[in-house]
Amino acid sequence: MYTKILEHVSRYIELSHEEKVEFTGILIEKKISKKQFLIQPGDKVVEEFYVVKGCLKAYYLDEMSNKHILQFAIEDWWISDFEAFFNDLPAQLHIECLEDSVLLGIHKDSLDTLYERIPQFERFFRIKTTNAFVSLRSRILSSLQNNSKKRYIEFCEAYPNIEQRVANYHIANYLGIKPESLSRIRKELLRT
Amino acid sequence: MYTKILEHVSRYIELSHEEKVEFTGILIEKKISKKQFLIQPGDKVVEEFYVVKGCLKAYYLDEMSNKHILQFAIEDWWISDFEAFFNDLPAQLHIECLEDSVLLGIHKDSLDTLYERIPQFERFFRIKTTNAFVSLRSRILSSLQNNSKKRYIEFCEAYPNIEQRVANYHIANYLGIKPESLSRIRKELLRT
DNA sequence: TTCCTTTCTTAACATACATCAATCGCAACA
DNA sequence: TGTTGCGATTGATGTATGTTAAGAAAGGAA
Repeated sequence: MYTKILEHVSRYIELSHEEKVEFTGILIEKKISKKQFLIQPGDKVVEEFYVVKGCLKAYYLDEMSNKHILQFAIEDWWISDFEAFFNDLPAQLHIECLEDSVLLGIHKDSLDTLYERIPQFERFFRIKTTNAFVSLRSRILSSLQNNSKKRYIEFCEAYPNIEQRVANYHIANYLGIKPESLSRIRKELLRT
Repeated sequence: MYTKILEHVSRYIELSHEEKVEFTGILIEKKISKKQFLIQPGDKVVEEFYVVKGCLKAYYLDEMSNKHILQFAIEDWWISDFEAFFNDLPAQLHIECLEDSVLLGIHKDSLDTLYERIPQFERFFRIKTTNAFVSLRSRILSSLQNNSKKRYIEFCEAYPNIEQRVANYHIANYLGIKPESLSRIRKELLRT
């Protein structure tokens, strides 16, 4: 159960056996099935989640009920409503399971204690946040720089696995275009 | 010289007098005049900068020489090519002064030492990075959700000072539209 | 001030994407 | 087996933004 997350953490910091035990001790296993919600708007967000298995999407629903996908998460990714989590605000996002999933949650309070007891984890989460920051930045750059076709190609290259696993209208959503437009783009790409 | 940055840091962590002295000891003052570049593509990025005074823009130039502004920075903001800085990569961004500016730089090595000696700074920079992350996230959300007119209004509300200080074509750039389109939007807003 | 450069605005036309509506393909299942 | 429902596709049309080009306005330098 904990093998994957320990490998994941060990990619960034070195931990003794005791520290690993302490770390895994605070993790909360969560199984959640397809179409269920992990988080809904208004929820108090006290956990962030590591994906052991499965696939989820985080999206925002605007006043017109248009869905805007901010993030997909598959194995080895982290997901939460980070804004709500970090700033103690009520959730704004829906986080929904696209496949039956197994997650490991860390409670905000446990995390604060963890930082006190094993300061290396400050570093670990700083690095994770930095990486997330960088990938958001390249997403903005891509949206400023590329048309939809290029962004779709980029998406397929960056997330080849997700592309097989989620419906096209989810991808369209993530790219900020309509499913009809994505369909036309895909058609055009087939011809070439 | 150091008053502003110490106030800034103290908003997030508490420091003793000695720690403040140690911190300010590693800061490198940098004066740079309008139209000068702080960073250019290919540069080794070993510093991040706190803006004491002035105004800068960070942008990416694509193959077609189109400029894409990722960030403005005015007083009390941090700026660098963070991707390059954090991951030891050559710079991809241009960072250019829009007004004569005074900056305080922190060298990457000094920062690592600082983390060892005053672990609170791990926390400080984690929080800063988190905030930056959240603001990028809302920028993506805004680009998925809003048309250009709404995003321009949002921009004006979020950065009323910057709006007075930088040229419209910079703002158009940041919003991902052409100056002509921004001009149309501004005209339309005047009528209402 | 006057000149010159930069920035902003306007207009005509082109293009990408959205919208709306119909249809198709396919899997779930009674 | 046929029916149902969801997602994908297609076509016709509308709208926002891009493109190109010209001129107006603003700001700086001599």
